[in-house]
Amino acid sequence: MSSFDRPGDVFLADCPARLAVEVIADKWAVVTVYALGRGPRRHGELKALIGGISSKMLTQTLRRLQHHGLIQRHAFAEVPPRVEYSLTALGETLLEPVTMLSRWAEANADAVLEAQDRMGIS
Amino acid sequence: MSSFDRPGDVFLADCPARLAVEVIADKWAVVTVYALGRGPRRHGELKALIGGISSKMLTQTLRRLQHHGLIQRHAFAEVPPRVEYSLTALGETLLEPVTMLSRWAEANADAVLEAQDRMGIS
DNA sequence: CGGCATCCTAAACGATACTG
DNA sequence: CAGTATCGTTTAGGATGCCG
Repeated sequence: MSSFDRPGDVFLADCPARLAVEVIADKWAVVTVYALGRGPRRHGELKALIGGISSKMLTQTLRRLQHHGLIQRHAFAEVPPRVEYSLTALGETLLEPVTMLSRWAEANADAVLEAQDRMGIS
Repeated sequence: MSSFDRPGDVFLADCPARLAVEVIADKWAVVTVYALGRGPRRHGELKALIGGISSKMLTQTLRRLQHHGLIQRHAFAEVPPRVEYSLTALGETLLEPVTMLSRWAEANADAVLEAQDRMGIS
């Protein structure tokens, strides 16, 4: 089914792709996947790395990503406890488009900012 | 500044790219940009095309995208009134990563669904 | 037809405190 | 350290109705 360049609908209407959109249309989910792109990270590391996210949101995001099969949780039976998160094979595939997005963001952040104060602020 | 492959931070912390993330980390914004990818569309057309979105949300999303410089609004002085929306040059550049995302979604939607009922539902 | 205004409900999110 | 639980505030978002 490669109908994604015809006037039909992909990611529009109720196709299964729409569900996957819900995965990535989440600020923290995207950054988290991106942050895990360079290897396994612990809860605290992610929190520091991402910046601005609360423990609660991070855990919630991690659970959701795990639930979607994008990341793995690995808890070590140690004292003090250590828990590491890493991308699954599926999660790795998401890394590509997300990286493209980050490149876009990097390249066009100033253009967006410029557009913003050309319009809105008044 | 192409530091996006070093352990530093892109899209992490408070870099300008983070702002651009806010643009795309919006369910309706992404689909709307995608829907406008094939050419100018009217409010009603978009509403029907996207499916599941309310008039209010659509207008709100369009305003936000316009405010970010991604789309243009063109109102014709006719009766009954006609308003068309189209991507700006900046908006067109976003189309690429968004299309990649849609391809990913298409390709991996079932994998996500599978992961979901392998875990969560119990 | 496009879209703003209003109301109202549900969900997101942050802060804090507490457990293994 | 990792995580849960609870609370309170903010925001998202649907429904309806009115105006250009």
